[in-house]
Amino acid sequence: MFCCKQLRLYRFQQFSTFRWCSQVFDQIEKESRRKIKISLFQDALKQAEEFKVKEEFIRFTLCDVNSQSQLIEAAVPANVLYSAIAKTYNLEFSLVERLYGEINSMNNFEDVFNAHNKSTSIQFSSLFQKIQEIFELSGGGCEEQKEVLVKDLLSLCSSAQEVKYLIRFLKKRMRIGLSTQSVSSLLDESERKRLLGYQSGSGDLQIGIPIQPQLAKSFQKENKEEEITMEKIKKKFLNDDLGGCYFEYKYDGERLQVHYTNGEVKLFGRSLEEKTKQFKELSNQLKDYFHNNKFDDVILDCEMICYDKGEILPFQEMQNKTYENSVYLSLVCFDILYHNKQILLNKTYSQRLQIYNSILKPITNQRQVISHIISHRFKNESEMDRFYKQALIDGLEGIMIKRDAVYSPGSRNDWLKIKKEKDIDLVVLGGYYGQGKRQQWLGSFLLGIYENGRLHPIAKIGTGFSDQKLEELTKRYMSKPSCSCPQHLVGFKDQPHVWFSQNDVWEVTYDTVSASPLYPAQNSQLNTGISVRFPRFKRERPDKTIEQSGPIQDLLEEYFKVQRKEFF
DNA sequence: AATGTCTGCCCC
DNA sequence: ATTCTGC
DNA sequence: GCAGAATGGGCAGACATT
Repeated sequence: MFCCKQLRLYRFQQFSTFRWCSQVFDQIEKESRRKIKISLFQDALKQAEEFKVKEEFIRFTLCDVNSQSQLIEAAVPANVLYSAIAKTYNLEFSLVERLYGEINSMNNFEDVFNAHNKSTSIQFSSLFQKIQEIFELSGGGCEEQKEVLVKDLLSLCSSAQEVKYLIRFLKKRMRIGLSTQSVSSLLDESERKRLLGYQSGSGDLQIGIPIQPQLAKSFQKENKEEEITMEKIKKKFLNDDLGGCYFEYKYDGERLQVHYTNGEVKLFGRSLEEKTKQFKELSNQLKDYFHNNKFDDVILDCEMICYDKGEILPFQEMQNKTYENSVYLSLVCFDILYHNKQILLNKTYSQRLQIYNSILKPITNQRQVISHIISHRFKNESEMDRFYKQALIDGLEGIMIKRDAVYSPGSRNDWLKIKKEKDIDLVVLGGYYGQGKRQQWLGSFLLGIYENGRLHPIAKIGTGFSDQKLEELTKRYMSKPSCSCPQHLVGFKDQPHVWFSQNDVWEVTYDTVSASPLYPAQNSQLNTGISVRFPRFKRERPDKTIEQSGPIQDLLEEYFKVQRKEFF
């Protein structure tokens, strides 16, 4: 008996410390096989449960404190974190900043840390409690207080490894190759609701708790000249089985999941955040609508758009109007997950379509609080092709093609989105150090465009590179002498870490042109700068000179066309 | 009170 | 949002 | 195909600074 008690006590000390937690993370991070990662986490979860820190352990893994009061800024601001690190270990702020608080990349951090070595590690539960205290701070002067508390936390760490994972937590990037999907798969439905805030959709359904929205994958062109043809779509996505598919317009708004029961409405965003209060006016209008139309209970999947005088506003303008005046906000419903006490997730799309069509009016160019999207059953390829071209003429983002399948929360497999992509040649001006797996490379670049004899910043770019390409580009530009900031860009707000002395031309793909408060490229016709939405690297263009970039007139013209509602 | 800077399971 | 990567 | 982890523009809101 006595032995048993001793053993339990011993295990308690071993398992509930922060040292235990950081060792688990280290093990999971080093393991590349996802199955093994998950089983390692599962074992740790059992231990955490035994020592009553399961919830804290999960929240720590997902970098989520869930401090009930939704009002607070969740993260410790980067500069507060860096300052706390610098002061605790007597390092230069600029060094910490330069390495983005990644102690992995600090030379000899072990040596630096040795002075702080401790034999005993803090209990995981008390560490988590201290973290919560930090996250509950808000209001004037809270950043100073946060810094003090972060310094305390750092000094409580007993090993460099603990420091590493504490910093990652505070930066909200644990990056051990295991995140919400894997954690979710190990939880039961009630834990999922409580800890992750959503339900899986399997089994019972509770109205008022969001379901992961189904997503779409995008059709990607293989080269610039390639035309998007329905033939190719068939080959890539639908696998010769177009017959049962539906296609519809893709509206460029904001995803909203609507829940209605017992006379109350709740709204959820794409990331499952509750939006009811944010769109209060709309919520009230919906409540009246459902009440007046004798709805009992329902869950709808919608796109929120914004009308002005019978016209749908572009995305950027919708964002501007969203908070100050929701009078024009409107929902386009494109799916139904629950109706009249019936779960509809396992019905096929054609069945769900029939239901939402029967209870809502179709979308028109007059504003209605909520209306249903017009969905077309596939007849032939040329009809779908015409529909896609018409979508662009009508100023929409593109089209969606949907298999006649059940609703699969989180899946991207059954819906395909087709949008118009554009390409432009831009000039690389400088680079920014990367983070995480890119910490030894440049992780993104500043791009410019030639205008009036000078290069003006117009966008940053950080995706579209293979690892190999990024390494090659980093070596190339870092091995050349960097230059100082060009005279005319001294006031630019987002200075690159390295200005390049050699400016090459890159081909960049983007979706649309946007008005920009940050990027100065413009001309006299416009009192704002412009940039591009969704920029991605396509290839280098060594055959082009900087004068051949752009031209910016093309982008401006595209912007003005959208303003004038002239599409193609 | 006005302006500047930074952040977000933000929205896309 | 887009894209790449290892499994 | 999935899940994870890099990265984009730009908005409102929260804080700090002046």
